[in-house]
Amino acid sequence: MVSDHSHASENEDSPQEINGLRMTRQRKEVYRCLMENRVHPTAHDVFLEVKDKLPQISLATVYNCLEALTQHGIIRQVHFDRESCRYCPNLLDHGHFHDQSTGKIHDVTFKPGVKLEDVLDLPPGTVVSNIELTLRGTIAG
Amino acid sequence: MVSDHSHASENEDSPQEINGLRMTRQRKEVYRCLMENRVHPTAHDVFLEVKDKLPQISLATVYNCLEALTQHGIIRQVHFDRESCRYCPNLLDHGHFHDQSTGKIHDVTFKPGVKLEDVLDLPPGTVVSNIELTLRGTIAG
DNA sequence: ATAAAAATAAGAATCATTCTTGACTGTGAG
DNA sequence: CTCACAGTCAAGAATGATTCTTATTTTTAT
Repeated sequence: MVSDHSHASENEDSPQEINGLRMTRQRKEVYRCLMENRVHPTAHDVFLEVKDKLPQISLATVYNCLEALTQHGIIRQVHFDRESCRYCPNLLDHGHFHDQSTGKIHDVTFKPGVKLEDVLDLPPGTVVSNIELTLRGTIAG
Repeated sequence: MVSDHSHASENEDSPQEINGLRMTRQRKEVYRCLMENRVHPTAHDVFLEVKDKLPQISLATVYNCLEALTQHGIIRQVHFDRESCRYCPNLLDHGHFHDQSTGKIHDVTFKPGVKLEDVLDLPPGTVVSNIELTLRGTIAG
């Protein structure tokens, strides 16, 4: 076992805080799950995976962690109709494409130089704080 | 009372069928509600309004009607996060802007000549069957 | 008119998500 | 070091939109 005499963290290689949010063990694992797999999991998916590391974590805690991470701008929710929310750690401007033959969800970026608001006819004075773009279809193989 | 000797409909001025969907009294009222108000109501909103005309209609029937109309390409669902679905009879390509100060939802069209798929970086072979674009924000007064 | 098919009403069931409550953990003051 | 406080967490109950089930009613075809 490692020594336990330090007043600092148990593990110096992960940050204690991100965007002002204390990174507890649970939040770290939830965030790591999103960062490492990049499969846009649902809360339940995350729950199943994180349980390997933290066997007694509860689904409610996973929801709390995802909510906290979202509120602090660390991750984003992704919605397809009214299916379970999915979560995405990619903070760049992008949309999501759901391939209905594989079930996979892919990030979709804009062509270079394109800003979505440039191609939309918005009333003057409109201030857009949030954009969500979701596509469905298939990829011909 | 009117005569009842006709084999045809009780009222000739509305179509009996749209896109192969039989337009029953309930479906007609639900559709009319969407067409006349254009406020992107939820199923419950529609229910409350249609009850004035058909007092004994049930919420489940409103859901059934909305589902049937959607399946037959007569109306579309609109989603904001995981809030209640809203419904829209505008079939042209467009997105939706939710004005957070008024709560109103506005249709958003593309600038002339722009097709959303043209400005996206999609993998070759991608066939998009459905696009949903939802924005949130405010309109400066 | 009759039988078969489609649509409806009413309420129960489902399922993702949120809420509630009590226990736990880490931190700073003394 | 010990205490008290704030922030977290676990577990299960509660919520709310939507879907399902079943029996009844309406429409269509025979």
